Amino acid sequence: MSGESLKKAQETGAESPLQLRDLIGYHLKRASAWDLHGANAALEAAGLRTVSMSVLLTITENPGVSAAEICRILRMQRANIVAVLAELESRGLFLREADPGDNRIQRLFPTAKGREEAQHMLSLIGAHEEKMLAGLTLAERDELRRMLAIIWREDGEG
Amino acid sequence: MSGESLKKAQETGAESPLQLRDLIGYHLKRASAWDLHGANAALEAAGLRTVSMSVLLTITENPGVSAAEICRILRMQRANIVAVLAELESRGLFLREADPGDNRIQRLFPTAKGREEAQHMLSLIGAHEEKMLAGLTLAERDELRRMLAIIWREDGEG
DNA sequence: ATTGACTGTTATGTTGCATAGCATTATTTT
DNA sequence: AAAATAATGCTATGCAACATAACAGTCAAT
Repeated sequence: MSGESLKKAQETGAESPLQLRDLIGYHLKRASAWDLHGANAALEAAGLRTVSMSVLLTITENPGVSAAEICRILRMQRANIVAVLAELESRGLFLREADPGDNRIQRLFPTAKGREEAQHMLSLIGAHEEKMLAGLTLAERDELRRMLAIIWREDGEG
Repeated sequence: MSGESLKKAQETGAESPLQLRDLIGYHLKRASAWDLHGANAALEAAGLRTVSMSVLLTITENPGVSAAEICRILRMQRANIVAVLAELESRGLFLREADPGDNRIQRLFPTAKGREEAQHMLSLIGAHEEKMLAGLTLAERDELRRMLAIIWREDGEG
């Protein structure tokens, strides 16, 4: 099996996999691209993309976060969140409030409409994921989520 | 556990996960982005990117493939492989040969240098993946690879 | 009080990914 | 055989994701 061959390769010092298909990164990219296609298609009904959904969810799950904090949480650039927030704000999905103690910071709070929209998007995405993960048991999905989290949280804080 | 809560949610018909962190797609994207960072950094020594490596490996693993076939294998657009092939060709990593029976098709064959470079890149990527996957056992890595393949091969042929 | 750091923001560039169209060659249908 | 259909390699082009540099305003630290 591929596991045995890889193990043997590593033990002998020839640690490089033999084929493209042996690379986890290859499958990660293919699976992620496939997911993003489906996710953005599912969200098309809501008129938003995955990035906007992630930002909105970060606000609803952390009322009062600042834009900079969202960027740290989602690992995105401060410059790139501006347009996303402008879009969400124009739809009335969150409100900006001045921080009482720090005039640089805008605290972001979800509106009722924002919470509704977040729930709506989650249900759309949930349906998409259900289709995408049909070949995996619920236990396997948990395992997969757990392993993926291990991978990217090894980036020096996640 | 999160698996139980998800299972219960599905059984009750409230199939949408509650949090961003529950979405497999979220972790897929984060893990893939993290991998691509590291992979491209590792390949910087070779002066190529992951996309070029995938194309080169497809050639070395399938001598005589055409560009269109590579595009189908790697799920990329014919228009976008042109620059990649031009780069690989300028480095003498493969040769184009006219197809005996079809003048539209160019058959691509790796050169000796191309095979060396492919092996070199595989060892660089292997080292990168070893670091990235340090938190997973070899059995878990096989499991992960298997599950990811299930996900993206469900796209209507892989 | 000055230095340094952080926030939100604009401007800009790069890369990946997707579409449309084209000339050439093959295949299929009539 | 002729005509319609399709595939190949390719150019041009656009959009979206992602990254850098710089800015003014505000705060913190020395």
